Amino acid sequence: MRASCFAEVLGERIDLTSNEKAALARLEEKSRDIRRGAVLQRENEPSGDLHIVRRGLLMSYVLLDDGSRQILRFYFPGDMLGVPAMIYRESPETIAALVDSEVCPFDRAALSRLFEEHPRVATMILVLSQVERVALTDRLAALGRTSAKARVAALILDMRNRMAAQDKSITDTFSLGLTQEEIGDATGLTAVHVNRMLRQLEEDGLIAREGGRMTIRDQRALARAANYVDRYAGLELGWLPAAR
Amino acid sequence: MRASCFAEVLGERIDLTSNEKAALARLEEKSRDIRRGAVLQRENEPSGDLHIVRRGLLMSYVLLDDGSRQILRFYFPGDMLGVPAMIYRESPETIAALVDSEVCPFDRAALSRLFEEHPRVATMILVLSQVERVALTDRLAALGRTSAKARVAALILDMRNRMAAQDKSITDTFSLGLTQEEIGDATGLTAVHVNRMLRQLEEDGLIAREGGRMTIRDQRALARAANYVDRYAGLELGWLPAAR
DNA sequence: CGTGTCTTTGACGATTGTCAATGTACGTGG
DNA sequence: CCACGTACATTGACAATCGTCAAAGACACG
Repeated sequence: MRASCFAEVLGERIDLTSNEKAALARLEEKSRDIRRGAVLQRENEPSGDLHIVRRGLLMSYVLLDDGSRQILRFYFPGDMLGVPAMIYRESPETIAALVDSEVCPFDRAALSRLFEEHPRVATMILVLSQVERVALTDRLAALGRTSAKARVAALILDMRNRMAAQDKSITDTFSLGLTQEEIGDATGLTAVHVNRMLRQLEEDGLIAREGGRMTIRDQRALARAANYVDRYAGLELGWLPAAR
Repeated sequence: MRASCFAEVLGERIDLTSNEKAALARLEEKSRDIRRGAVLQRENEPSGDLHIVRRGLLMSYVLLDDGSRQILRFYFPGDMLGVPAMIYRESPETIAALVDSEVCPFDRAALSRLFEEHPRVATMILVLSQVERVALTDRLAALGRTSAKARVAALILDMRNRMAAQDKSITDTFSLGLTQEEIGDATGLTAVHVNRMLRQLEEDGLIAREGGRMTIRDQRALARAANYVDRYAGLELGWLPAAR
């Protein structure tokens, strides 16, 4: 088992000192298994711990008055969960596991100490929160201004790329791991229309599907259809404070 | 002129020490006027300075391949601009002034120093970035799952509340300061449909309009129509690190 | 083998977009 | 002061996208 998933994510961007690594490892001392479908944190209930994903796939979502659901974000190993909830008395969103997962809980005080003792790590946490912000604004633009087909294409590409970033064995053929209803709740569509869009993407030769697995047949065209931009490239971190 | 607009925003949440106040004032030593319609930072161009808004109203947006625009966020006095651009070599979004405005530029190194020397302020910057994140996810849910009328209602309420937070003299009658095309670009609608929705809200008795000014006639019903949640309430900041 | 979840498909309807025309306010230059 | 141009708001007719409803098929699991 790795010492710290979060440290691995940071370690891809900066060279961590052993002090920093030790501090990050303390965030992941405890760990907790969470079953597919289980809820880690529920909207409008008191905010609990923060978490780092060690294994699996989770999502955050909100429920609207009419019962419809909007999925806000998917979480992969190394991602930090519950940061928005940390600042509120009650959580603004629900976090649930899409597959059997493992998370490491820690409390706000631990994060607070990290900010005091390791300013470079603190800055990196702000940087990662901004990467997530840009991903959210990309999706905002997709929901506001692109077609259903483009939104589904963008979701497929984004999921593939985030899986591949975390598991090098992922290729153009992979298992999306989402139902069509979940794809719809993430893209602002109905499950029925998602089905139609998947079929169209298949007819256009951009993807292929069989038995729950999906193949990207024409990545270039899919990215064009999706207005896709890779937001994990092009980072500029030369200005970070010195390590401690 | 106030010493620091940003310090005022933070000061509403925590009691700042004089050291902290001095550090924040240094971010706003310089200042720059920017005219209505002028662009402060352009998408895909090298990222420049960060800014704090001292006066006026700005917005960030992205342009899509087909020429359509998605407005991501409006910025009021005391807001920090360009944080997403800071982490990239090239800016992911355009920032432009909606009215004649004044901003205070500072560079990434200044933010970096702030993180090293004032961990509590650093933590508050993360907190504010999370408030913004929650505002963005609220809008994501609005675009994905609510009707055109609800989105327009939500925009009206949000703008009013953010104006009132910054200028206590704002009442139920105020000037929105946006064209219907801008409202559409923020809500993912066309200008024509925004017009229809405004007329419907007026016919429903929720708002009144005359000569560019707008009156909220039934705030309760408007909030219900909009699924509105005030995200500046309910903050829980007892866990912040100690001040320096 | 039965049950539940998920996928697929068709028919129809509602919401929202597109196009085009007109109206209104405002500023600019003659 | 008036004519003109420009930006913005308003309205109607029509079209396209996407949602709703309903039914049937595929698949896994006990």
